[in-house]
Amino acid sequence: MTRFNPPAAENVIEVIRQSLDDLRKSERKVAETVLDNPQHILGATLAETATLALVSEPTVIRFCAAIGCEGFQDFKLRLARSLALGTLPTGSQLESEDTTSELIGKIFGYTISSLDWVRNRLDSRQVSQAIQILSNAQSIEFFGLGASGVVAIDAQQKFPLFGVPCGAPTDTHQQIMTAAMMKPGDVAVVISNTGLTLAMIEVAQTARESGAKVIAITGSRSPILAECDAGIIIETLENTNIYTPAISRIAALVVIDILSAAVGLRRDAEHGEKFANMKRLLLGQRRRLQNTKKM
Amino acid sequence: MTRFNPPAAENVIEVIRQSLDDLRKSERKVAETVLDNPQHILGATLAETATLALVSEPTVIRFCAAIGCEGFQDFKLRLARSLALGTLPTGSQLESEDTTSELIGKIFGYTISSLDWVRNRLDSRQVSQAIQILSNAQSIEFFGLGASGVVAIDAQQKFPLFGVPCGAPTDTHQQIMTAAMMKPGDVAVVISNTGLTLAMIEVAQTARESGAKVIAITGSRSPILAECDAGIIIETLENTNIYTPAISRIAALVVIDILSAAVGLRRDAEHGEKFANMKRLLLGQRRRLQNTKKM
DNA sequence: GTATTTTTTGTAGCATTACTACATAAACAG
DNA sequence: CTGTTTATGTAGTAATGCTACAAAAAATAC
Repeated sequence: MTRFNPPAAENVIEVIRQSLDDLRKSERKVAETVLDNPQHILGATLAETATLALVSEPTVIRFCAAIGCEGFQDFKLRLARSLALGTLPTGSQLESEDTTSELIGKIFGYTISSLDWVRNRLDSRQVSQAIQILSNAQSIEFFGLGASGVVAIDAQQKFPLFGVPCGAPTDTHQQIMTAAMMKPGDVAVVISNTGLTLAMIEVAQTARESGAKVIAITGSRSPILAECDAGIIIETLENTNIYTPAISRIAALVVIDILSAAVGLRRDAEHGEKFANMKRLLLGQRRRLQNTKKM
Repeated sequence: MTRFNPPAAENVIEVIRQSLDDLRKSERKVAETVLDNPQHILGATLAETATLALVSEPTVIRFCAAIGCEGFQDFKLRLARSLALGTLPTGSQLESEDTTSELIGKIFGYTISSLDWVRNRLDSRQVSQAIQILSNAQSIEFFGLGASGVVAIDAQQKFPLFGVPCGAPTDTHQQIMTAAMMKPGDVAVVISNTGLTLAMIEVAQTARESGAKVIAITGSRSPILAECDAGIIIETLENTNIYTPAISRIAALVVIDILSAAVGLRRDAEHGEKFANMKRLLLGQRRRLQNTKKM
């Protein structure tokens, strides 16, 4: 049999969506039925699913095999796992009568689901490109305002650990000045969720004119990308509720974690000893503090 | 039948842990078998599970009913959902040979799992207490250094949206001065992951002596709690790998989201119109920007 | 355009599986 | 120690998921 390669990745729903074209006609009917209401399929049996998709039972089983599952049971288990993360719309609306426990559950749940959503939509090529540029940077400047400014400061605290001097000027004046003073070999990371903020677009342009490479971290395919050598788009689903926390800054922090970890791993060979050393120093200090406490 | 109330909450594993005492002897054997290796039970059948737990099949079914599941199948589905979040140890170790996609998957996965872990360990009473205090605050000051400083700045940007004037001094000098100038009715939120940092303990003491209420956000049952009126403990599991991103700051941000949302909801009645207004203004500004771009 | 092969889908039957009614064993109260 | 209640296991049943085989549809060759 010369069928396509079964994916068998973690998120079944994503897998189904991607392999939709490679499926046979009847199998696709099953796929569409599943995507239409995955929650309902979870409670359904093989026979019920077949009836719903207007196909025979073996077709459903073949569908399961085609998307890399062992059988219908295995498929349902994987589906349950996917749905555990991807059930954002249900009950994430905050109500003023909510108890604290409910609030905790909802906001954590919403954050977790949203991060999963972002993960599935993050373009690894864009990230690779950014890593490539950052790995060769002599120094890095992070730019952001408001919530994005917080992300910039966080990044500025992380990257020096991996041997790259960093800055994160906070006000627009400092930012433009810093951007203007950059040199070839430097890298500017411009963070703007909207990607529309004029001040940030100007910073990107200025840094580029100074000879620095520019990386954008933004929330959509926005104008700022035109001024950059690499762009990471963090797609988040916005909730209309005013109290719903902005997920974008948390997602951006995770992306910063990814970038810094990748750059760190790349520089490992050169700087490995330094890390280990620093780690040892940190540990030593903590132990000393603890001992002091115990006495 | 006068059995205890079936919980039927979202995370089965937590439910099992909690109802361990209410279970019959044989049922507890099943519970322990499941907790011992939940991953393995997922792939097992009812008969296999019974054999593993050294009980009969109906006992396993009764166990499922006792923890609020419809049957064994339903139980497995719920288990799959729980495990989707709680599988942190597997493969989260970063390797220098990892591709970018793998890196993205691992770090997002690790972050998501960790947030779930934190959620399950967060004490809602502590959070309620903090909300109570914050709701009555005339003004709020957030204190933190390093990564916790980033959280403080983030909080300082969120809370004013709900009608409370805020500050977040960044260096130790400013911090002590601000703390010393606080008055009764003010609230100081001291953020310190270790809870050992001397500068932060001093800030807490100073603020309290000035008559302000003090809330601590910290990573463990640490000394700083002694100086506070309320303490939120954010328990995170630390990974030894040096490149593993610090989850604590992200968890702290989510807690800030919860606090600000709760305070916002509480103040809703008074300030509701203001929010709606601000939201409208923001939207208007964005639209104008987009239109400008399109022309 | 027909015949032949290949691919796709459905039918019927089988082995397992989850579940239930009943019986036995254990724990408890008087 | 006896009667009652509770807990656990045995045996049987209905239904579920799966497989071997056959029919139908599509593709290819002539």
